[in-house]
Amino acid sequence: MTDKEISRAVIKRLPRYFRYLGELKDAGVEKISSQELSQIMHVTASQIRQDLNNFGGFGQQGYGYNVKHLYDEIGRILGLDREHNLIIIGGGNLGSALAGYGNFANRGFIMKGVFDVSPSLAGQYIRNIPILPMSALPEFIEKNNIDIAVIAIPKTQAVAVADTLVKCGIKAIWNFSHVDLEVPDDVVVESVHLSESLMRLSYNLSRVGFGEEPDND
Amino acid sequence: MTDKEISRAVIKRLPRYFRYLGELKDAGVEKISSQELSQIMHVTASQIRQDLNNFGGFGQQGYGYNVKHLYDEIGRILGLDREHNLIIIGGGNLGSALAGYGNFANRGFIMKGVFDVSPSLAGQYIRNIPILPMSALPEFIEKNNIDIAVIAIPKTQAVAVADTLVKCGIKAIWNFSHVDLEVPDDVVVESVHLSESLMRLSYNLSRVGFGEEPDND
DNA sequence: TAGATTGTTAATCGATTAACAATC
DNA sequence: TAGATTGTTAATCGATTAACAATC
Repeated sequence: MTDKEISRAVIKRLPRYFRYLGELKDAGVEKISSQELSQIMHVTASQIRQDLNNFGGFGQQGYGYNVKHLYDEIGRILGLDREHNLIIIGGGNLGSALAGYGNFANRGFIMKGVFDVSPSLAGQYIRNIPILPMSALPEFIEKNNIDIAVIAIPKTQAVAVADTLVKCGIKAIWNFSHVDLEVPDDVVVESVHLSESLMRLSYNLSRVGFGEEPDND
Repeated sequence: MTDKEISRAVIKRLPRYFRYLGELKDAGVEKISSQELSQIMHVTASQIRQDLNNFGGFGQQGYGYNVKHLYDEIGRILGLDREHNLIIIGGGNLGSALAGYGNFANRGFIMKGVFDVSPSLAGQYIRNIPILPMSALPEFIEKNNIDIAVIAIPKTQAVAVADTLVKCGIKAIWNFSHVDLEVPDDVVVESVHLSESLMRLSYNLSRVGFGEEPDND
């Protein structure tokens, strides 16, 4: 099955559906209509039905959607039905925070190793995760079946490291450095630009109270 | 001046313009045309001109844009022409990482204090930033002219803490917990949902190589 | 069956791109 | 002045919402 082109806007919303459905499931809710879900999530019922129908008919007329089933389906669509092995480049504050964050492991994202340019860190551990020297990178990626590399180093080094990662066969980069990485077509990059997020907050803060609802997200 | 309604899409792009203009400025570039900038940033020149014109005519026909001037103007629009005082709720891995991250201070975002429910942390410091007990929150916000509160605690506590923050007069929340906070109209929330970002990466990773360029960002 | 709610088509709205007159 | 490039209007494209026939 070659999926029809799914719009970026829809994909952006999928994880949020997944989160709400997970909460409903945990709360013991068995079925939900697009109307009910729309009220909880503050979106239109029409959008929910349109979004879900990109991937197939998960609902049933006159009934609604089975929460557990829909949750599982969206999880599958998001690739959460299998485990991903990750490495983190950068053993600083942010790298350590990401390495130690348990929620990722719950969803099948397994942190396998942290790599740092500083030799002084090598040999240490962050919550059972070994810190290794950059020289060990290529072999480690191959041996541990690494899917995703997290870049948590300053932008000055990020571009060169991304090139190295691509050469090592990495197909997905979760980028926390303040630079837009240029990679081949078959490599995926998802960037988290924290300072840009903070600037948007600053913008909205300075505008609020002038009759412009800031459209929180 | 009551600014005309600026679309959310435009605001989202502003920090990225700011980043590129900062780099051009640091590289000593004096002027740039929308055409040149469009090639560097991989967007259309038309979009750049449309976006900038939401805020006024920053360019000059036949010449282009003065880099330094445009950088300053966008900085002003984003509210970066003044300092913001921040507190962080949560002294865990992520809270500590954000507290210790120097780049925010460079842009005028000053971390004033970290608050944690665990009394054992109180009295300690993260890079000169004191860790304080939650009981000290209301007075600290008032005395230190706090603008922005960062929520870096699990979602189970986040909702209650957000309510407390609002009661203390906080007008901007940078939310890292996995929950959508409901706040009054005059309070701004910017959420960084890390696990949703990672799920999008996972989605794109599982789709790549099927002829669908993953539209990196 | 009657009522409810989906899946899906059509209408609307908004955002992006193209085009070009204004002007430096 | 001639050339370049903006500011801005008009055209296109895509995404959201509304409507309703299909169907459980």
